[in-house]
Amino acid sequence: MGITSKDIAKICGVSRGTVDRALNNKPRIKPETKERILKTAKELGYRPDLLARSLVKGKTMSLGVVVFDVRNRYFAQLLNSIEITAKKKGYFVNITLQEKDPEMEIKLINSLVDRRVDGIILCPVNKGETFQKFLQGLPIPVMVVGNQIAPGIPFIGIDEYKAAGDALEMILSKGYKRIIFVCPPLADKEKENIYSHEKRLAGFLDTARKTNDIEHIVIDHWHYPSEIKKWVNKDNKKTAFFCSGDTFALETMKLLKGIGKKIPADVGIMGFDYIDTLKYVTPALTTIYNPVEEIGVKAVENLTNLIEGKQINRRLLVKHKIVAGASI
Amino acid sequence: MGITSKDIAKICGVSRGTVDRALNNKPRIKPETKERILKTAKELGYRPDLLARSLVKGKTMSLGVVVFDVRNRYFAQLLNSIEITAKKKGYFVNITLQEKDPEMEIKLINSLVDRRVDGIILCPVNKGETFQKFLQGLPIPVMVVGNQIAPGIPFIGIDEYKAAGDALEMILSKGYKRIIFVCPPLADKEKENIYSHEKRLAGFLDTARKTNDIEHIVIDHWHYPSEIKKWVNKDNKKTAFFCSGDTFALETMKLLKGIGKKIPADVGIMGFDYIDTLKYVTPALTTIYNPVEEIGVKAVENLTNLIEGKQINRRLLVKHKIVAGASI
DNA sequence: TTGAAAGCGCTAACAG
DNA sequence: CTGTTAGCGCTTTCAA
Repeated sequence: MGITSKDIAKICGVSRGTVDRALNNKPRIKPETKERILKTAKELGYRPDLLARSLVKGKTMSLGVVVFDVRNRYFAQLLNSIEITAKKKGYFVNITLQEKDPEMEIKLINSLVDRRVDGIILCPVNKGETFQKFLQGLPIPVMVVGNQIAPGIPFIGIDEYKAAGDALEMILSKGYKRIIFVCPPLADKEKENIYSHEKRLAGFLDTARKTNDIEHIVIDHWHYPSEIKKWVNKDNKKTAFFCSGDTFALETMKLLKGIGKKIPADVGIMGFDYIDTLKYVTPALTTIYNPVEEIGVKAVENLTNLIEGKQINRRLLVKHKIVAGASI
Repeated sequence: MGITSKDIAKICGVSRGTVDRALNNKPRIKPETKERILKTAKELGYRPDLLARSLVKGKTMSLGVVVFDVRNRYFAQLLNSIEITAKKKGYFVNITLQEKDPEMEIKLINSLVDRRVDGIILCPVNKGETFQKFLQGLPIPVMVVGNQIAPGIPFIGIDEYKAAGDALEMILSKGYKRIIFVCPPLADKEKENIYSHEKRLAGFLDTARKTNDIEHIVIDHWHYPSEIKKWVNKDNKKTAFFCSGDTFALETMKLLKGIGKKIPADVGIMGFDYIDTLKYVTPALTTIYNPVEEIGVKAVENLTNLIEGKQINRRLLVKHKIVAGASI
């Protein structure tokens, strides 16, 4: 196809070893020879074949990423942050989408390994011991983001439990007497890894239970709209919906507005994640900032450290914070 | 590192050629030998090194994609569609982000070529003859999406000119007398490829000019919010803002709501693209459906056809349509 | 039906 | 300073 180092060697009348020294700034080469080689390389438009280089080096300088879906705002922001950080460190990023299909996830990871990426960043949909063993058996390091798999596997995320607790306390401080935790992903508990939502639930429940005089309800299925309507029309108790994800909060808001409810006068809504879609929504949603950019940066840093054989903290928590809107 | 075909050959007491025949379903091998080889391969957890295979085959079965930014809804949807289609055809997708930096774009394309992707899907920020020559000089095919570069380069997109004209006609049919075309990207005309916006502008202008009794204005800079305010407070002429992108329309809507205007009673707004953020916005934005999923699918199909040496239509237009909302 | 040898394009090790 | 040789893991070709 293109020009190879062999061609350059022939044209310059030197060996391929010398060409390599010139092209890769290696010592033990006469300046004039080097210059001559670089010149002809440039003239011919030589470009090294990274595939061949990787084969001999045993490193591709690329990272694999496996996420659910790029249409999800959270992942979009995460990927952007990963790309930028990886680029800075000289790594290429290979993004793949598993669409919440556990088998697909395994396939993708295997494909990435076969393509010899140096490490993988994973937002897993799989869980359990088999999957853990699978990951640990891989010949390259894996960095898990969001849904923890097992203590041994390098993980980065926020303290979901505490974040949910903080959120609830904030809601309670506004005088709400009935708090409904809207968490449809709980319905997929059996077949998916929903670690983060489970932790949020636990944080919600533990905080709710130690508070007097409040009613707390959990909605754990995907036909939540009908249930929301039921609760909101039941009586005059001051009610708030705490949604385990901004998307659910936006759906809830849309629904409540649709049936003529004023927010927050009639009913409160709180979200989780602070996705950037919120920018165009009124009233502004009160939510929890999930520092996704920081997570992306740290995920790449940790992963490259692992690749280089360094030790890292196997469970890194980054700080969340409450974003005050006008919906609670 | 891992198990290689050599190891298997040694263990099974055969040559590497035979192992290859077994592993890749090639003929001229005794069934028993084949079975024995496959069995040990499985036991040892053999996985072929795709790098090595690509090196000898001269094909990587992967596609490069270069877009502005994955946080942009339009690209997010496009990428999803590309990933899914490519996967179906057995191709891997390498997504990279250029962040509207022309030099970065060139670098990324070169990197992808060096990594020997078989073809590239490109939403270009560069333009002009030099860039065209650069693309045509690449050793692999390129499929351009959105911003056309030159007639010779394979392109796919909608008929932006006609879409803008259709939109304006629809707006006029509602009795608006002053139409303001909001197109901030025009400000970057010199340094970026904004082909699609220029075509939209042309479609807008040509349609506006052949209509009597209406006033038409173009806003072609990024400090458009202040100008929007000015126009809307000027007099009582029935005014509509036609925004060359839903994001601008959402910003405009936010701004107008912020100063107490009712939409569409006081002022009309129309967007372009039908990004999925619109789902949560009230009133629903009237806009133009840019069939991004279809574009993704066709882009991959065309590119793989080019890779396989087939002929394709070098300028493929897909159909847009007007999405009726409640903002006009 | 199988083996042996060559080669993809590059880097690394050792000799000169 | 430079050349030679070997080899990364795979596929392909030709010969047996």
